[in-house]
Amino acid sequence: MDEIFQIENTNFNLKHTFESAQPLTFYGDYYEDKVLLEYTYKNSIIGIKSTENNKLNAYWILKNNNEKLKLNDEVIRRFRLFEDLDYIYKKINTDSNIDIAIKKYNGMRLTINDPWETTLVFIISQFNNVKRIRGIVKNIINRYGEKIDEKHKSFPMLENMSTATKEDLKNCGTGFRAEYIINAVDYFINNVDLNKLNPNNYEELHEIFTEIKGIGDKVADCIILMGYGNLRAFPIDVWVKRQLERLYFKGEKQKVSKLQDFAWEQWGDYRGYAQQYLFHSGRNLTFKN
DNA sequence: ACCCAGGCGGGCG
DNA sequence: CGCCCGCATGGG
Repeated sequence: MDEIFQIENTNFNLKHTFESAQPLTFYGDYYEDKVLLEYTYKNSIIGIKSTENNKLNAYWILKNNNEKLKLNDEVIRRFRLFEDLDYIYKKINTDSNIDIAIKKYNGMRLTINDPWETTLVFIISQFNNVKRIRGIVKNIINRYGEKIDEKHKSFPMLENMSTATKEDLKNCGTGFRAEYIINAVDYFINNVDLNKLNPNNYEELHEIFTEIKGIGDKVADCIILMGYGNLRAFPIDVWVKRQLERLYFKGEKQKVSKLQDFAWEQWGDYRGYAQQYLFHSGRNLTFKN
């Protein structure tokens, strides 16, 4: 708690970011109309909350002394505060539909998360819903994570999960995805070092991830976007698909491949950011949370 | 009861 | 290639 990072002069809306269901391992508590965000980084815990004058403060809830990590470096990277969101908006604000979403969810940030954490979470996400995904992830953290304090466990890294069995994972609620998880753990322990991949090479990343059984185009794109921060990934899930069809194709069904081409033409190299605004606004047409 | 969820692999034509 | 089906599970 001694070190505090004041986030100023930055377009950053904590509530929209948390509710956009993109950092699926974050915890959020509401007070008044604000959100107190809490997340683990390895064996440390970081909190972010609004101050009276509507600024944001980030601080250590618990800092593991073995980590040389600087708080501001972590927060700046995690929420992409190194780039000007208004510049991104200029790049993707190509029509009135996306303009509405940008204005409504102004300050919603994409996050950059640990590659393995992102991989595991989005393997679980397939044929599933946000609420259940969060529950299953929580079970896996409880089962395989390392204890940080009385309330918190770290997100289990590959080594923590090297002996996971199908039965164990099913008990966490993973269902048929259990064998995909086991397969991915094995693959990334023995074949590919997730932390040595080039974040800027979209094609190479997509090829590597889709080679793995249990990871297809959509999950690979989520990993590339939210695990490596590559904005050229445009994950198309049911919400984004519906939203694109509704807003740009008169509600007529389109093939995913055509929607990918459309996104590339419409939003270019920043399409990943546009995707998050479409996803969040699409979901909120139906329900909150 | 029925439908759906941040999809994917496999089988078939 | 494209298309279609089954898949575990819990909430609305």
